[in-house]
Amino acid sequence: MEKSEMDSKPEEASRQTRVTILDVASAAGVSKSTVSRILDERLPRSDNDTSRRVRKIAEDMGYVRDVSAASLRRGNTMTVGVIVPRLTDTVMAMLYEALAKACSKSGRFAIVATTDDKPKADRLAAESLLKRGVDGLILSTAREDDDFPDELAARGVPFVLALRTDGRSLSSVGDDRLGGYLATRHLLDLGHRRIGVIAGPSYASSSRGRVEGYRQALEEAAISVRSDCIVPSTFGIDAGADAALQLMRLEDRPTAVFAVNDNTAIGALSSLSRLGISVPNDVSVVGYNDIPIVSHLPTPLTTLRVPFEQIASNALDLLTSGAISADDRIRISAPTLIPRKSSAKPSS
Amino acid sequence: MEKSEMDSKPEEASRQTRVTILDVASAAGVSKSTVSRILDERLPRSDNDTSRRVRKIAEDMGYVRDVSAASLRRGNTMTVGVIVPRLTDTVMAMLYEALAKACSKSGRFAIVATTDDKPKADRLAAESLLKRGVDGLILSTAREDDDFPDELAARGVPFVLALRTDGRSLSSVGDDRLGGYLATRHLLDLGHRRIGVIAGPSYASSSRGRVEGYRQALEEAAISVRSDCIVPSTFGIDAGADAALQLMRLEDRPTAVFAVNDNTAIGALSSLSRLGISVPNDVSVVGYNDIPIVSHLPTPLTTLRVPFEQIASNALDLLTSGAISADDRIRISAPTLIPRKSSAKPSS
DNA sequence: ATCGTTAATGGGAACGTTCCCACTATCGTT
DNA sequence: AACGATAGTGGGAACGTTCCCATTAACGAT
Repeated sequence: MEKSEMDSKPEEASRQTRVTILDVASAAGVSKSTVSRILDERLPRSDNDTSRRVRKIAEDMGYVRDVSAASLRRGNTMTVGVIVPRLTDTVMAMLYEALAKACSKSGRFAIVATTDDKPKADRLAAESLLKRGVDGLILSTAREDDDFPDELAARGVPFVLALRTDGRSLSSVGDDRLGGYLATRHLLDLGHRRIGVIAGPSYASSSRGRVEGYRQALEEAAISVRSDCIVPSTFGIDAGADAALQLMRLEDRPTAVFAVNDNTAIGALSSLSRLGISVPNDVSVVGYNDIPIVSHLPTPLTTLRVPFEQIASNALDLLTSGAISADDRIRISAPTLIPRKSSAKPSS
Repeated sequence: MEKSEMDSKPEEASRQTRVTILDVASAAGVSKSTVSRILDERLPRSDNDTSRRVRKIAEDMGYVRDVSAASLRRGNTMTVGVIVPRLTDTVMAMLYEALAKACSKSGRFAIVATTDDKPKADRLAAESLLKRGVDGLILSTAREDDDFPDELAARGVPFVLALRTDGRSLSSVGDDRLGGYLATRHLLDLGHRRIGVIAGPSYASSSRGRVEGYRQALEEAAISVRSDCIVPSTFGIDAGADAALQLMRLEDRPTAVFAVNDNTAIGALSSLSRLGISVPNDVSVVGYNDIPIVSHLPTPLTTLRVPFEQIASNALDLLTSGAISADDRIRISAPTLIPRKSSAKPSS
């Protein structure tokens, strides 16, 4: 995008030269230093006579700070890079929107790059964001076996993990264990005794935590955990559909299914419907994340609502200020169970 | 985010000073000008002896161009601002991902801001992006009655409308009329004669176009257009559910429903299911956009696939190079009908 | 009246890059 | 052999801002 090409609109070719801090200074009869100080949003806002006047004049002249120049001099860009697998995954879109909102509260801007869930693509995404001069990274792509966070730490790049953690790096996550517990407990309280899990991938701390919560709830209820009731999957709809099929093929098939996320729950609903199994009459289903669509399904989905705003603001806070103490390195936000039509008492 | 705070990680406090073009120059024994030219990605890549050597040295030293400095000097940031209502709308996420991909092909970066669909929020979003120094804007928030595009044009801000157009500004859109025609024609060919439309909002050119295509197909088939079969709505799931209820309450109720987008189609499916109306046995449904989820619904949805990649690259091309001719100001990309289980012959 | 303290101001250097310009070397042409 | 054209090189200015530092003004305390 050549400047010459982009500026060569026929209409309004007048505004060739931007208004700089020097223009404001000379118009106000003060020095550029004074204007710079007055307009510096980081300093406490002074209410001098001159301050007000200069601000007014800058406003009237249509002055806007050149971020490139400011960044060059200040040494930071007030920009945070966010890496997510994909934005078409509504969960990730929700996380990003929450991060963007939290950033704007502190005068920063969140820019995003996607990895398409390819294992090594997070490195490329990080590289492109760092080239863009971001001050720090927020990653939602952490994998169990991956040492990318360590590489980043070794390079001195500030970063925080979100939604998923590696257990070591600064992280802001949901309480997946609690969520899994609440989901399972909800089904147990309804009277279910055989509960299947669509377990998600083992490389993600989120799905592992949710399954742990499931185990805990069962053990607490003195129900033995059947390993054939725990079906691994991805986070995708297809995998959820497959896993549900597998669960329904079991002898003593489950009367309820806890899916590790809403996508797999949607897949499960699809499979159950195709099998002629009614939800919730024959089988109850619980999802996770409360993405907007699930409350509008033919059978509205019982699910866990994740406090993305809180997770986002914690992530940003950790990025900026770091951990207060050793056990503050991983901040955990509690989810809420949202009971809807997809879960009910077992029919028997 | 103070630099001092972000850099004050205990680990690896060594890399205090970044490697600049001067370091590379002195290491290679050439001048900074030479290095600058050799590393300038816009110039044709020279294959001199020195070029190769300098590139190697830069690589080895871990040199990365400071974008702030480059932007300051070059006068552009190689950054494109994208404004969408929200990213949790999968359609918008798909558009953004396509734009981001197209940007990266030309060495640019797409940064996004959302409006939450509030009428005037696009101005705020644009302002925040322009403050961030974007070279141009891509808007998917155009409304019939809105004069924001004109304001931008008056200010000399380069911009292109995507997915929706105002009919005047540079735009890259799908062929909504054709899409509406194909959807309706598909239902007609199956034998349907009473076809309802969930028409979307009238302020969006996309939904208006799709309804026009619907009318055209009916007229072509010599079927009179019943105004009670055209139910306005928003783009949301709820509105689709309501509209479907309204259609099903009609005397001579439709045997098929064309929804202006997949969201409203999903809402319609939900309502129909709740009414005990079977899809496609009793009523056929066609959506629009082919968002990933709809192929995985219990009844996979017949819908129109929109070529987002093409729309994105056209938008970027228009932004960069402008229109070639007067009738090139609005570029139109054709959608494709994807027949699935939700549409079939009428039962009668 | 003098002094030290605080607050506000302006001049100039710096951030890292690109671009203009002048200069040299090389080459093919007359 | 002389010439102009072409390609590559380096020095310095410029982009717009922030920050350091020196200077001045204001003020209360001695």
